[in-house]
Amino acid sequence: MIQVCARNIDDVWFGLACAEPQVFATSFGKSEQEVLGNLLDSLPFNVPFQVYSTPLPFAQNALSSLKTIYDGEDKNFHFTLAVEHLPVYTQRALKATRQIPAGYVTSYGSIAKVVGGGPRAVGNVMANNAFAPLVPCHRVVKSDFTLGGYGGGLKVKYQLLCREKRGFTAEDTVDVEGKEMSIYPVEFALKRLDSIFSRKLPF
DNA sequence: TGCAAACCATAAC
DNA sequence: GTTATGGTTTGCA
Repeated sequence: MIQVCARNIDDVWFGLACAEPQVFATSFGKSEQEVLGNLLDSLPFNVPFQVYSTPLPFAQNALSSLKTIYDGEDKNFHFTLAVEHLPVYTQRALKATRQIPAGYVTSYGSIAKVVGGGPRAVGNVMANNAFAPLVPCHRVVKSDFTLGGYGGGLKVKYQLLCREKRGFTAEDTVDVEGKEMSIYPVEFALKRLDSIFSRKLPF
């Protein structure tokens, strides 16, 4: 039985669908309804679930971990994500996305380079990411370092990235299935935005 | 800058 | 099977 629950922390709703020790979906947003809706949309077709008003300890712990990530802190969580029901390509793209450390971003194209397929296919996977912000799809931007899109809204994506500033200055790479994927300081993207909208952001 | 065409996995018909 | 749909990219005027 999958446990579905949501909790408000510092005025943000965080949601989780899990069956200890597996996490089936995560979500966050500004209303409980929005978050629960996202979770239910992400659940595999006909698995039984139950909505809990008071989350069990495992869920409580996972929910506060989401809040930690939301705040831009960089603890290493090792949750087991339930992805078997997803297409293989989707699994690989999500896995690559998980390798992007806080403080860095990469592009849809860079991910495509290591997992195959094309940039738009990667964009599709991000758009359907059932594990935000646990799988940090907010760290994936366009090749010109503008933001691209975000399910929760561009403002949210921008704010998440701002909190993850680490002061890195150089391009780097991470290992994804034996291949090197390029990553870039998040500042590259933030500065790019500043230069385009020297005063006002478009949101 | 702006626009058109190529790109590619999925979901929906 | 086929078509439609993107959180893209690249090239060219």
